[in-house]
Amino acid sequence: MRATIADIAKEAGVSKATVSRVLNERVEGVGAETRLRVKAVMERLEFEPCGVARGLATGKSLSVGLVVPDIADPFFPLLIRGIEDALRGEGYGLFLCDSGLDIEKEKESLRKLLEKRVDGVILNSTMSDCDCQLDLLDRRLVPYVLLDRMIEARPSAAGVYADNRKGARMAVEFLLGGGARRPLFINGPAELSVSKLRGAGVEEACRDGGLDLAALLRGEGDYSVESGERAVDSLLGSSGSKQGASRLPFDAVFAANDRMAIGALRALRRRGIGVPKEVEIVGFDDIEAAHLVEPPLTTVAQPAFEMGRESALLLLKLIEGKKPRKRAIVIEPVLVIRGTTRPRQ
Amino acid sequence: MRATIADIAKEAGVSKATVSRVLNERVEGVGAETRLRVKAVMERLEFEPCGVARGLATGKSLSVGLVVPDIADPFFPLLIRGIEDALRGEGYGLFLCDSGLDIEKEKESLRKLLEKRVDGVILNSTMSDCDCQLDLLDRRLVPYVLLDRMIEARPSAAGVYADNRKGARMAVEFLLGGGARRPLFINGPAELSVSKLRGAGVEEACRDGGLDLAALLRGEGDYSVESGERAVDSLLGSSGSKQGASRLPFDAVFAANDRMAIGALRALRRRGIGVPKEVEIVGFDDIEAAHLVEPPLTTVAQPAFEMGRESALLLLKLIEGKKPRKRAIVIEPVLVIRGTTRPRQ
DNA sequence: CTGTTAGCGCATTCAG
DNA sequence: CTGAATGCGCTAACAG
Repeated sequence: MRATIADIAKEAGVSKATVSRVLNERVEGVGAETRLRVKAVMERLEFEPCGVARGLATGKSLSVGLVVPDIADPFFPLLIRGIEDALRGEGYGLFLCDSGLDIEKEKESLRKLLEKRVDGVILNSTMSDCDCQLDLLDRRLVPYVLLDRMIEARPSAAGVYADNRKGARMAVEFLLGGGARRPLFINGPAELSVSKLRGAGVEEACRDGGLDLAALLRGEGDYSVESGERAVDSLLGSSGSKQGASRLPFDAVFAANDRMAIGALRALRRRGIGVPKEVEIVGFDDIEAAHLVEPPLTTVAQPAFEMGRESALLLLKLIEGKKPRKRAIVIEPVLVIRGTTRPRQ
Repeated sequence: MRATIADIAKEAGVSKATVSRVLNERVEGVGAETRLRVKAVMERLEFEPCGVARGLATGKSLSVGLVVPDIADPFFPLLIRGIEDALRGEGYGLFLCDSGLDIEKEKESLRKLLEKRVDGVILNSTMSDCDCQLDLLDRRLVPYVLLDRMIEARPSAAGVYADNRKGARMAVEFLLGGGARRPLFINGPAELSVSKLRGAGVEEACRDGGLDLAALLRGEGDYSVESGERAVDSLLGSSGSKQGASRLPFDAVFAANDRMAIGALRALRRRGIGVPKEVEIVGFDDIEAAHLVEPPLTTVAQPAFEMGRESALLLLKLIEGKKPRKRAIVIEPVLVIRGTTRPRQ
């Protein structure tokens, strides 16, 4: 059987309390020689403290929960690495839940995390226009931080986001700066906060660029490559044939993530439409595949690792009961210019 | 404060034992009317059982640990989805650790999981030629299953693997069948079991194909796109210029994963070498990017979701103390033919 | 500096 | 069918 502090105590001829003290590295309260003896016994008996028992006694589990909509989306793994990076140093463990883009599963995941008594939760919610998920957390007074997507009904919730409005704005400004007059904007699911913010950024850029907003072409996808392809197909007709370039209803595409942008790229190339010659494309995220496609994708890079890391650091502060200076951290995206846009000047 | 079974008991006018019985859905041992009353109180007080306390009392935490080498590698997220899928139904939670390709971090992760008292571990180890990780697990008698990579010193350990030898064989046979005579094999890190098995498969296919093994070109990478690129660059000289096709030292490339295959593809195209016209390429894994590159990558597909799922199901059996029929599950890979190889017949 | 005494929230005998 | 008692492994006052 695994050794317990009782075993250690008996073997070392001290009380459990003393063992507990050396276990927790309490500087005061135990003599140097005793400490050494206890440590030796621990070593010999291969003692390994029981996190469960500690959790029950202290009321903290040293673990946090993370809920993401779809871990297969290449944007998320980097977030996770950032989170892990910040957590590892503090000795926290990470409970991972994938909600599969389903708000019911998301709530179920949160309930499970609550039962596990995680000390806090990082939530990348699949739904921005409902706060029923947060009700669960609030009711239990469990600290949480939103990641990547906000919950509109809770503007004051702690969170870490990219500046989506600005990122979208940068993308479209760049396209207009290259001469585009009829951009197509393929947004993500309308309910998501990121979609609304990116939409706002797009409109801003159009207005500033002197474009008629009513004429702005719009499509919507679900962040998959296929949905990006469909968005273009539905505009050009499903025939694979090329139309005269002058007949194209758009001369540039901005997609709300790289996968859809790549889908658009594929649909265009399938028709023999030149990218970036006839149509320029800009994506969002900067996933690995972005520089692997041909031509490599110009995109608005989100610093995913950093976002994950910041969210974990923020959560740890909340767990410790500190009031962080900023409950909302906004991270600046960066436009990465590659091959789906023409060289400027 | 959160309600405990003591609160429920008092409120319902019963004992804690009775509350515990209804909580655990014990059919016998509690009257229908009492049960209803207790349930009503639980509802009203928003009772939520404490997993930590239950864990301490029962000795099981209803959670399993997973250690992967690098969650940013697109092969792993699908494994995780499979694992989650199998676990969710059984009410288990998943502790995730990323070892960052570092065996020391891997061991540290395992220790952390042991402290958390996970009921079992799924290990995708970063090192096949050492079993020090498993010593940790064995010493504590914690059930575990290896995933994707075996540990050579423990041939009888439970595990779920793709048939790597066969997959590699299929790939090379296909290349030779297309007329290749001077294949280049870019393997992964030499220490990994998967590398050795794939190497064996490659050699088998070469032998059967009447090729001189000594003439087989070999490269080694670390599974990154860049390392695949380097492998080709070092063979062709770092100059970006094209050599005469007849001067190429190889006429086909088989890479041990898709990312390196894509790297090779890039290096080739950068030189203006035709793929698949002058050189054919086959990868391994079938990650999403495989069908996004140009031309789309022919590859040996590993059913990652299924592998993850099977590993979790196997682990659950071990946790329940059952002796599963097969402690090692081998899953068949499938050759997916796309554009980096020429049409056959 | 060290030991004693109580819990933490729940499951599990064993009685009744 | 139900309740009282005990313990899981550890921490945390409180005394010496």
